[in-house]
Amino acid sequence: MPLDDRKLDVLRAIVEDYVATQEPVGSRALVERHHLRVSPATVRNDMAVLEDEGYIRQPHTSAGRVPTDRGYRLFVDKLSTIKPLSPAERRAIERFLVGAVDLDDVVHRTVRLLAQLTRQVAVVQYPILTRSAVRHLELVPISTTRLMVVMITDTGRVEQRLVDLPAPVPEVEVTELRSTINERLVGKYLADAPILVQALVDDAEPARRGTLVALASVLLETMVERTDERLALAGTANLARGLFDFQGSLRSILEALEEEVVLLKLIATEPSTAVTRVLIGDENEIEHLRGTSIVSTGYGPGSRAVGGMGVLGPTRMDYPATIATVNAVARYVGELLAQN
Amino acid sequence: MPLDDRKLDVLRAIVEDYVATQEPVGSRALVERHHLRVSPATVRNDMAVLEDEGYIRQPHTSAGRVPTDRGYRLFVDKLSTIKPLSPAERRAIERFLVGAVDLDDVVHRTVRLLAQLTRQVAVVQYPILTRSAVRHLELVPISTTRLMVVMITDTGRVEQRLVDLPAPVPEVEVTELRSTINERLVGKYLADAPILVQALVDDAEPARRGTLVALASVLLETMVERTDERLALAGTANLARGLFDFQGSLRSILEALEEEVVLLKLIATEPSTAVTRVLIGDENEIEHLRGTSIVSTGYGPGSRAVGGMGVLGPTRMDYPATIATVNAVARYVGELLAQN
DNA sequence: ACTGGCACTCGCAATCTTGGAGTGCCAGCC
DNA sequence: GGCTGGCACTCCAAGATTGCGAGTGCCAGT
Repeated sequence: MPLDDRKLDVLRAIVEDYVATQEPVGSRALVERHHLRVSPATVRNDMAVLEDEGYIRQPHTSAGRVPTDRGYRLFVDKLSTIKPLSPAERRAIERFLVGAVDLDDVVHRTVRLLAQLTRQVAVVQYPILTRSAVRHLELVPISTTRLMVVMITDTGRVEQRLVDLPAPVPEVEVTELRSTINERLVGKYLADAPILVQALVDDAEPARRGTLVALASVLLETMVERTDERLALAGTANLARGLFDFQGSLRSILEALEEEVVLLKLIATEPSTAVTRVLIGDENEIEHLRGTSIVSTGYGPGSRAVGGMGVLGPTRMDYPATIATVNAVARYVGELLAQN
Repeated sequence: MPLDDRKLDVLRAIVEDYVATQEPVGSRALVERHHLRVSPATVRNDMAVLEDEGYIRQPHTSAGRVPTDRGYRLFVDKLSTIKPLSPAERRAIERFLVGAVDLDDVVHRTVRLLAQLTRQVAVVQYPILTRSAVRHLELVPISTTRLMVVMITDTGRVEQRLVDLPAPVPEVEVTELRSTINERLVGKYLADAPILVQALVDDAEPARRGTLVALASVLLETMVERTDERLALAGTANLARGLFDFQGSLRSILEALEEEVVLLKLIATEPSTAVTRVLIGDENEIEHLRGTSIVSTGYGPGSRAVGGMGVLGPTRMDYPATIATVNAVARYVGELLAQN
């Protein structure tokens, strides 16, 4: 049965009040605070329907109503509009991120900013290597049979590896190699690296084949084989604020937060889109994080997402505000990355 | 008044029991569990003295006794012997650290290991740059007026910076510079860098002065000006275990843990010594960490400490075991760093 | 110097009581 | 048919009360 407008209004009111007060909301209070033009009794009837449909529930008989995961879902999808950021918040974002010196700094500042603005746990993934592009590649002769490869990406990451060469290579040749490689790879996405590097090997003069094969394997390792993407975390102290509902699960939440792999899965994004996603309560599949909600999005220069970021909090969070904040911060960081 | 042997025995027994049970310990239980050859009444008299002297206290009249910070201090300094590690623990340490691929990996594994073994919050500081030695310095011409400086330290850290040169420098000259610099700096501690780099500039031929000055400033920046030492954290979930006594302060503890600067102060070590330190309760000066104890030590190749590591837990922790574990892990990591 | 005994203290947990908020339902009203 | 006021009912939360037991301090006796 479709819910009429008033029932939706009631649901919205319940979500808003519950998020604000953290207490089950009753029919009388609802009518008073939101100027619904009906009596508490009417609201009660609507509530009964909403409960039948699974959008709200009673913690116990004769208590007020509380939204269910399903209720929050409907609220987020249909009933809420994203809350615009206050000027103070905009200023905070700028002030916080201006002056970051390197990638590490950007990520750290971002995650702290996010935690502070949302008053929740924030997670920021470092830019994924395979979605970055090569800005510069450097070959450094350490000895005649050892090279150091240094790669700088457009997101500011720097990676280096040592290569053991099968035979000595004169320095002139290294210089040539350097420019060849740079010609071929600079500006290219690392996701395309395997093909490009293979082509490099295939096109090489036979005499240089050996050197290039050694180099290629290390290049690939540098560019794609790194699966352990890192992330930064902040605001765990905020978990202890709403101590009331987390209670015993606080421990397992903290445990889950230390499992980087788990977290990565949650905030991972598709490369192309930068859509904001909201996982509510049991929608997320991590056992220990049941009962928490996650708002996450991608960020990167332009519309390309090179990493994810998000916040984690109780299901009864202020979704409109949180979504707005996460979006704003992600957009701002994206611009920052595009600039330099 | 000096405490006689039996009173010290009583104090030791109280500490051990309280650490084990987390409950105030009474005179009867004490006599039963530790085969003290006296009656409960006698123990009570001893307890009264210990309480007068401030080593133990009663949470409330007619409850058992609990050690005070002062009591723990005496226990740690005089009454306990460091508990030898179990073979299982030794094996765990080796298994955990073997196979670490780079410095980042070593630090991460170490901190998790420490958290797991002690079941407390673990902190590991990355090797301090100024206490490392130069293993290799590389100059890479990016263009005729730009160089990339790459430095590798003996602790495995890699740092790189770009230098803008005042005038074009031919590649031959770069090669010469590279060997000169390496001759002068390889094997030297970064703490000595300022003097050595200055000497380098002073000794240079006037024609090269400009280049060297530019280079020197960047070198110094790379070598010493980085004050923001990083650290890794693990085991915060363990805080939620003993929920009982942390209670309201959990939040502020988590907050303090996110303040890296604060933590660094706590586990920072003198460069030369690698003494294990124990801070008990209010002995530590961080407001929010009152009521927690910290066991920390330095680690590094040989007897030189390049960084600190430690664990943080409730004042009623198992000091002998914790101290032993922290020491063992630090020693092992030191060996690991010395090897490669 | 140590011990057994005894009166006393006091926190804790269990039980009970009470007040109030909120519901569901019904009969009446528009 | 949808809305409303009224009413009986439910049940949690917060206080008050109580009994129990662990533990103490002290004293007299060995």
